[in-house]
Amino acid sequence: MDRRIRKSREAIIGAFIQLIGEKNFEQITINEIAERANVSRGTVYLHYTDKYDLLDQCIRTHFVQLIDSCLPCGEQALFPTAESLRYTFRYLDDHASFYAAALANQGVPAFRNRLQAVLLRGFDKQVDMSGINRGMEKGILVQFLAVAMTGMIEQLVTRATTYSAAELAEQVWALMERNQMVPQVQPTP
Amino acid sequence: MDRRIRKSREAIIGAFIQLIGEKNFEQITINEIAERANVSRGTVYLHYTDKYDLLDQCIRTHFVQLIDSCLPCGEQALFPTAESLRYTFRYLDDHASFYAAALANQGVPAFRNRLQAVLLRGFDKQVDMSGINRGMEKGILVQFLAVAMTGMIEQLVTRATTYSAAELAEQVWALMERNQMVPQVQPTP
DNA sequence: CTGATTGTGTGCAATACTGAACGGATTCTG
DNA sequence: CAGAATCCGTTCAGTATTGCACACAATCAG
Repeated sequence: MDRRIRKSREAIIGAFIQLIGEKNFEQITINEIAERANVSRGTVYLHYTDKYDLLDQCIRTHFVQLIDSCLPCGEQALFPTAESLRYTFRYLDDHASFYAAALANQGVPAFRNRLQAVLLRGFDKQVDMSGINRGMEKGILVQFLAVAMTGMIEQLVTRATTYSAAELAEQVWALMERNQMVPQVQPTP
Repeated sequence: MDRRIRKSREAIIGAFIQLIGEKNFEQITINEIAERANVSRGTVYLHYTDKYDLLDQCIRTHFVQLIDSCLPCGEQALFPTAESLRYTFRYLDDHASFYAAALANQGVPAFRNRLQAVLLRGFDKQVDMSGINRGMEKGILVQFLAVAMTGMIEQLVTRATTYSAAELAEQVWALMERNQMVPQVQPTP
């Protein structure tokens, strides 16, 4: 891709994320975004039809990154590991400014639901791949986990917890094991 | 000026100053500069004939800034004040990375001399404006001060002293008074 | 209400940037 | 030494960006 396109998009997205962290999405203007990105206003319209499109693409990009962060081990592992979970939480920690702003009360409407939906699809696929229901109603289990995980993420990115990303990852990993979402450790007889 | 030109120049200068701080000027390549600036190699040649021109323009810009920093009080003051001197040292402190790199042993050849020359011209003008020689050979006094000030600047920007920019400014101001380079304070009789 | 201000989305010609190519110089590397 | 690799400085056609213009909508202050 042309270097100019990359630079412009990065600048625009960066400015947008900054602004999201500073004020309500509705009162962000294209002028502000262009100014902050040090880019002509026309350039913004060249890449995005309006600020809703910009928001949408921004969210999509982050969700792709998030999903990607769940299996970074060269595709060799089909299931998350303690290691990959640490990596995911590390990613969330690094991008906390965006996720926190989007999740905030007056942040991006329905963002929490979209995040939850992404997590739900992830868990759903995971259960399908494992093949075993293990005595639980699948829909309930998956819903349960998606909601819980969304909450954990919110705690992390809004700095509402004193636990570090690594500590949180460790705790959540234990919960995943307890809920039989990952290959079980054999209890020593 | 076209926004693209501003952005490109800033990126190139920024990359160049970074590199100056990392390695010998001679072994810096145009490729590196372009890469670091996230700019096409051709763009560098669009603004600078070669790296020597880039260096030259970079030095010129900094010297203009430096001179500018000496009288920031809206041109109302003809002579430096304790306040303006603090401002100047603050400026040097903020741009220490460049000045230190340029002054370094294997930094920019003859940079120290050019800096000294700038300071010399400044002091010379200052003595002329004051109109009074006060019993000193002007050339000697000015030379003396320019050399001394260059040394002070080097101390500051290379972090060779534990004194802060403000402390240094205060001390140097006292020396300026002692050498009758500024309007004298009346000794209380 | 009215005029002023600010934002939106679109269109346009001018232009700065890009990437690729090239020949030639210099420097590694075996 | 020979060949590979890197850098230089230039050219060029294609493209993204710019700044300005416009008409229109929304918001706001008097």
